[in-house]
Amino acid sequence: MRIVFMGTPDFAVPSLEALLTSGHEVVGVVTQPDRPKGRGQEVVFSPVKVVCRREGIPVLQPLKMKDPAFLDALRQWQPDVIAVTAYGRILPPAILTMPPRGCINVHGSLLPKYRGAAPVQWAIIRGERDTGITTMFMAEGMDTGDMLLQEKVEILPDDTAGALAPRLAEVGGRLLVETLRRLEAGTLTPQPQDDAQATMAPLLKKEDGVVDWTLPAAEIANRVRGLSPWPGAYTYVNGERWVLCRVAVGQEVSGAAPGTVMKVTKDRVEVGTGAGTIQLLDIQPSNSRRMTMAQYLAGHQLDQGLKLQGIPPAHN
RNA sequence: CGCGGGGUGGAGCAGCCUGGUAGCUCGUUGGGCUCAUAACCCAAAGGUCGUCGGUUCAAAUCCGGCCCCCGCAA
Repeated sequence: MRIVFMGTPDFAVPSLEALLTSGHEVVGVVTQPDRPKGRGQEVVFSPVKVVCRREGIPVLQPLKMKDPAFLDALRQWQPDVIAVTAYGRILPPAILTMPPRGCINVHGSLLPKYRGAAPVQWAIIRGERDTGITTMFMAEGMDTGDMLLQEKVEILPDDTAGALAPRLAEVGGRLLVETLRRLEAGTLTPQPQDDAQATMAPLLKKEDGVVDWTLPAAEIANRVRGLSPWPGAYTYVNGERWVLCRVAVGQEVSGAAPGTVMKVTKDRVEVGTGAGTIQLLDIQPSNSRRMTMAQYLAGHQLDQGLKLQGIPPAHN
C-alpha cells in the first residue's frame, strides 16, 4: 500500500522505521515544523525528520493543518492509508477522509483509558501496573476512534516515563505493521470504545510537576516517575528549585509535617509526606546537573527540619 | 543577538567583590582500632584553577575574545 506517515518525536520513530521495513511504500512523511529550540534559539529537526533525511523520504511540515497548499500536496501523494504516531496536532476532517482506507493511529495506552497527549506519563502517575498500545481508526474526537489491535505492556515498579516510552514505541511499530497487514487482508474487526470507561491523559504542563507533599508518599513517587525526565517533578528548597529525578518510598511512618526534612545522613535525605516518607535519591538543583544525594551533600549543608515547598517562597 | 547561572585534584563545593602560601566534605591508596562494619582514628597520593590574550612586580582572583555545561523562557 501507499502510506503517508505522520509523526514527530522519538516515540514516533520506531513506527516509521517499522513501516520502512514492512514492504509498504512510504510515499511521504508529515512532521512538525522546525522550530527554534533550547537556549541559543537553535533550530532543531524533529526526530522523525532526521530519519526522513537519512532515508531520502519527502517531508511536509505545515504550519497549519488546513493550509490548502499542504492539503493539495498531501493529496498528490495519493496515500491508501495515513498512519499517525504522536504527530502532535489534531487532524481536520479533510485529512481524516482523504485516504480510501482510512487514517490509523498508534496510541500509547489501552484505550479507552488515557485518551490524550500524555498517556504514558499519566499511566505511571496514576500508579497503573500495566498499560499498552492501541491502534485505531481515527475519528474527530480526541482518541475516540474504533479500536483495531491492542497489546499490553507491563509497567515495572521503577519505570519512568523516559524508560517506558521506548518500549511502548517499539510495540507500537510492530502493532502498526500488523494492523496494516490485517487491514489489507480484511481481517480486522473495528471495535467501538466504551466511552463510559474512558479517562483522559491531558498534555502535561510545567505546573503538573509541582510536588504536593501532603499526598501519600507512594503517590508522590509515582508522580516523580511519571514526570521523569520531562517536565520533571520539582519542589523548592531554600528558595532554589530542585527537580526530583529519583526518589524512593521510605518505610517509616511520617511523624513529621509534610515537606519537612526528617533525617539527613551521608547519602540520603528523608522527607515527611501526608502518609509515609520519601527518600530523595537523585536530584537536579537549578543551574546544576543531575546528581546523587550523596554528591550534593558532599558540597552543601542541609539541615533537619528544613521545609520543602511546592511554590517559590519569594515573589509576594 | 531571548533572560540568567556555571566551568577550581576522581565527585560535589568554598575561595574571586577587598590580586600575593590551593581550602572544605566525600572518594581513592596505605596504616591503625574493632568480633565486625558503609563506623571511627592517622597518613599519603592527586589540581596547566575551561581556553587564548591583556593589565600588573605578582592573576583562580581584575579586563576582553573563544569553547563547553546548566536553569528559565519558548
